[in-house]
Amino acid sequence: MAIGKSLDRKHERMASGSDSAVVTRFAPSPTGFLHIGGARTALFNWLYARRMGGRFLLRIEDTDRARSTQAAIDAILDGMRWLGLDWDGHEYYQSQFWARHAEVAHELLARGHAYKCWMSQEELAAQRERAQAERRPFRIDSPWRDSAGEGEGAFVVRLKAPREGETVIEDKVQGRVAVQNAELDDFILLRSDGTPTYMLAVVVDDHDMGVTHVIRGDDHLNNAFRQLAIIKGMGWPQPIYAHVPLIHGSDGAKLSKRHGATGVESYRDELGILPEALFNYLLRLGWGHGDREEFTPAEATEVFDLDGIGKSPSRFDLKKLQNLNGHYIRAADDKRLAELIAPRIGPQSDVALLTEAMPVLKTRARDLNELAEGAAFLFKVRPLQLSDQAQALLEPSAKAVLARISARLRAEQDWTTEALEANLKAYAEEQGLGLGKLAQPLRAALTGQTTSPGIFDVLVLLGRDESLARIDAQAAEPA
RNA sequence: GGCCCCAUCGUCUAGCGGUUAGGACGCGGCCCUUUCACGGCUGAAACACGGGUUCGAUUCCCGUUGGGGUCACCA
Repeated sequence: MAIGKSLDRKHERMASGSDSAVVTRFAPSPTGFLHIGGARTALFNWLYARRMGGRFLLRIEDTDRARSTQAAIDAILDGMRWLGLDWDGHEYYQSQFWARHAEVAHELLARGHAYKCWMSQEELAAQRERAQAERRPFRIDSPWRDSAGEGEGAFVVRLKAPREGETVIEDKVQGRVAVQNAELDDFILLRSDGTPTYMLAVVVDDHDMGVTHVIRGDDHLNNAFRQLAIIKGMGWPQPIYAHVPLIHGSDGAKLSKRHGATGVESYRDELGILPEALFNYLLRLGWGHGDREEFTPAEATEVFDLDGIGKSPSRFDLKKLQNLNGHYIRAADDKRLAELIAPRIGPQSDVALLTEAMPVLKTRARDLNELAEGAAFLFKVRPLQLSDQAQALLEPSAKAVLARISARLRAEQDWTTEALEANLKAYAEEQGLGLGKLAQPLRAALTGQTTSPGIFDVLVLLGRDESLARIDAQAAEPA
């Protein structure tokens, strides 16, 4: 069956000539940072375009100039670059196409698919109230819809939505979805100040940009029917739709600020997530490919398909993201990780030392914060601040052990993990002690903590002088 | 409320009429072990409910329940 499917797809690809190649787009409105849900939408669009050898475009929907900011635009572009989602060509700005939007509205007017409406806000509100009082669904009923006359003053341009029949969308994710046209209302195309609404603008821009596949959140599914009315009115080709279920928070409601971090940049800056981990996590959230959990961008590009997208909303699970992140940290280059955590440690950090320590540090961290915490012992200054547990560990007999170890280590010529291990194991055996009896006090003295990388690694990383000094600081005075 | 969508372990998912219902995260146990991790092994854990269709339903249809989305001169 998998074979049949992939054959079908291959046919689709071959059947589509170069001028019908796939074009997808991501169209965020710059009113905040790159939302995690938006990032996934962008990811799916990017992946699909790359998979099909098509183009992925970026359009900033900045028509709400009151809420749009340059900072938000920068943050969105920044977030996308960080995730590795590169767009083809320059980014488009919706606000630059106002004239074109208005032109289309007038074309619709000329074709009789739209009309000028002079209804006041008050009249509208009254209609709405009446509908509510009679407990019937409200649908605007403008006297201007079929009037040849002209009103006075400002007017809006409304779509003359069809009232009979039904509109059907063959959605790539949702399947066949049908809505009675009677449910559609005469929504506004051009506001009374002549500016276009979102509903008009998306359709015009998508058409003009040659977008073939509209992949977006399913909160737009209802809009698709309205947009189709415009498309039909203009006689334009219909795009293929794929409405992806939204990402929910752990409580099952649409992801919002109260669920914690929703901006991509906070995963990067605050939670210490690697871009490849977020990429992989987002890909697997709502999309599956058999048993497979891990995908590099290149691998994802090979296998991504629209019918791998699930129809039900999925919940964001930070634990799983962190687990994946730990996986990618272990796989990441040591120097890169050292450079990433150096700023988190502070001015005393040392990238060369961090890089050297990274192999033993990175198996112990799920995010960059934990990685930095784990590395902190390297840069502590004497006298070390001991954690309560470390303090408790260093009781008198432990301090006496430290004193003897200090003397023994001082005589060690070969300061390597192998030699140090052989040395201390031999000592433990002589004394009839478990290695733990030596290692734990040593760890406490060396790091100020009860957990750390292997104790011989710590000794080597810290170096002979610093190690001895830290040990002596905690050792009992020689009797 | 109208309209639309959804429903497999707690979570992300595989499954596309016949399976001991698989994997991953998380959780428990064991192993490894100088601590903490990593790694390996292992255990508990799901087809929302009710009707059909069928020799046979997790799978197809209908309904119920539950969840979600959407109903602006925002996008």
